[in-house]
Amino acid sequence: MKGSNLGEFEELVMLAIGVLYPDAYGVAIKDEIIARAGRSVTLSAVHASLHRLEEKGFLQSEFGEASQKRGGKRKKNFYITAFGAKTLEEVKSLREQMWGDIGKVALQGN
Amino acid sequence: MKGSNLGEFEELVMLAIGVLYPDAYGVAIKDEIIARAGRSVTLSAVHASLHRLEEKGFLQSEFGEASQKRGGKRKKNFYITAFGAKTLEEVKSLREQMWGDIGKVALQGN
DNA sequence: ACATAAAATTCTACTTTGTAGATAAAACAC
DNA sequence: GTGTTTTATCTACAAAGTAGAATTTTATGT
Repeated sequence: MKGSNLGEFEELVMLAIGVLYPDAYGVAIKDEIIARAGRSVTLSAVHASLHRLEEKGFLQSEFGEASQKRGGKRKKNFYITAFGAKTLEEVKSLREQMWGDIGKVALQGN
Repeated sequence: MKGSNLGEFEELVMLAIGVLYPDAYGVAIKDEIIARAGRSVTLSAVHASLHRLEEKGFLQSEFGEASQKRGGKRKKNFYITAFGAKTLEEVKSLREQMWGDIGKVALQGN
């Protein structure tokens, strides 16, 4: 009974899009996540995620103009929808509340 | 090449354990998440997650004492390990940084 | 124009997480 | 013992995460 939830990586992708706005496309998103999270990410992982996020209505996309660079396909730029922003803020708020209710001792495990 | 990452639901479970410390066991965790996130959660979903989190070293567990004049199996109480706490704080910090770099406009999509 | 290289997206296949429902175990009351 | 309550475990499948290969589109050199 789900498909309305935001996976861990999906959330990272959304945040990267927010940071890169309005120039968020596959490669840039991949590089942004690698730089920020310091973890290896493949382009196909990002694209699979982007596709699912768009299907769920969290994102929207449009092809950009042909660039002045060496060659290559047109970039597909992604934007966060109002629904996506709302969802993103909800999970943020939930975590903040929970963190606020966590005592120091709870994190001192061995 | 992974098994060292924290899934979306897994993170929620960890936070709930932090909040409930030192009385975090299956049922209580399930109820805490339902109350906080307002989403339906089954006990088996929580236990599957707990099991995986323990395997990954994020959690530790021990069976509680019996005889609280109650009935039922002994509770299995979960605690966050130092490694788990570190991981939890890392993802928190990463998201905070990204949120800090997101412009207002980026979230005003249609 | 044609061949080649570059930049990007899409496809295919597999692993790990997420989810639900059914089953089993342990403690209590009688 | 039998039955009831509370909890954990098992089985099976769907969704999200991941990697590598293949494909498409655009630009440049000749």
